[in-house]
Amino acid sequence: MPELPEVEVVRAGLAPAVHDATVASVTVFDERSLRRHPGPSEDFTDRLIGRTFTSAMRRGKFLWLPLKPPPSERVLSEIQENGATSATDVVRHAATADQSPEFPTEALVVHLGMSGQVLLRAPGAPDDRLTRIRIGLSTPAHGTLFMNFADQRIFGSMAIDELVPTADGQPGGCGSALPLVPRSVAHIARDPLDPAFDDRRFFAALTTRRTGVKRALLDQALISGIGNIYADEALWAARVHYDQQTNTLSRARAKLLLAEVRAVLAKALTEGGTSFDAQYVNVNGASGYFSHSLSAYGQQGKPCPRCGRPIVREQFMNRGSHFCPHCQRLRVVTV
DNA sequence: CGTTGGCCCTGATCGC
DNA sequence: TGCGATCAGGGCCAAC
Repeated sequence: MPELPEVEVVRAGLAPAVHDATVASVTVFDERSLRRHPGPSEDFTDRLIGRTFTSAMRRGKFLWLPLKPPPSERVLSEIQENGATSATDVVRHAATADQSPEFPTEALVVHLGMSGQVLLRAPGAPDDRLTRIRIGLSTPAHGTLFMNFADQRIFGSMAIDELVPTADGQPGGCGSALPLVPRSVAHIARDPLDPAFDDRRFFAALTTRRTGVKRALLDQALISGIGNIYADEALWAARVHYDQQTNTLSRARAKLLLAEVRAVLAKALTEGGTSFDAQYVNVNGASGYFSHSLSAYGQQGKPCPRCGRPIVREQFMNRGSHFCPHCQRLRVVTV
């Protein structure tokens, strides 16, 4: 259930380790984790070996590591003349010989899905359970590291994808000023913590749409980064029923809801992300969650922290919706 | 075209 | 002790 705060914790933990790190090895244990990769696992491996990451970026729940352009033909022939003993050698050589300031053109795209984890491990560390892909890194800051992608339910994935310019010219996401985004992430809206998030456009969409507000909050093409947990939390904080039609929300209520979305995400972010049943583990492998401070999600039967009446759980959109029937009433409005 | 329902996927947990 | 049933839900796509 990693949502924006959890993915951001992973991104922030990954960033210093992957900066200028070169891929020395790739092991794919389960090809299903490459479902979103356009090609066989050999293609994934071949395109990654010897490449160097520049940074770690995130938009909503999507994470990506831009790749420096591969060495030019000229550099490759130089290497052939001088000899190289490893892929790391090749890229080291390329970095010094090929001073091209080119933008990255592709990236390793990571989505954690329901249960994905990215774990950084030193050589010789015990295997992480359910590791589907292991990427060996040669890093300037930490020497050799392994980046393990573990995923129980295999809803998550890794893929290499082309980077395309952002529509608004703003940075593609959090973590770098690079105004690029993977093609497969381009349709994902900016998240509400992104400085380039367009509030007015969001409000306008709410008045246009004919759907329930929780469905809208979970629509990553409208606003990204929110999952089932923080949707329930933000709706509880704003006292809005999950199935309230978006076009019946007053502008003031919509503004309050967006503010509560931001507050809930920011709070979780400062506490290191929320995690349940050890499904979510941060980049170092430590579980970081603060489920005790959840007001609605998973609190069915417990008293509403605001009014004391029991929180109720209902099925909605094939997931659980937790809310206070007293504080969050469905308002039927004639428009 | 906007909206909606269904499907993917497996380990942990629970009850008998 | 063993085993089957149940549960978790993000993202995508077909269908309406």
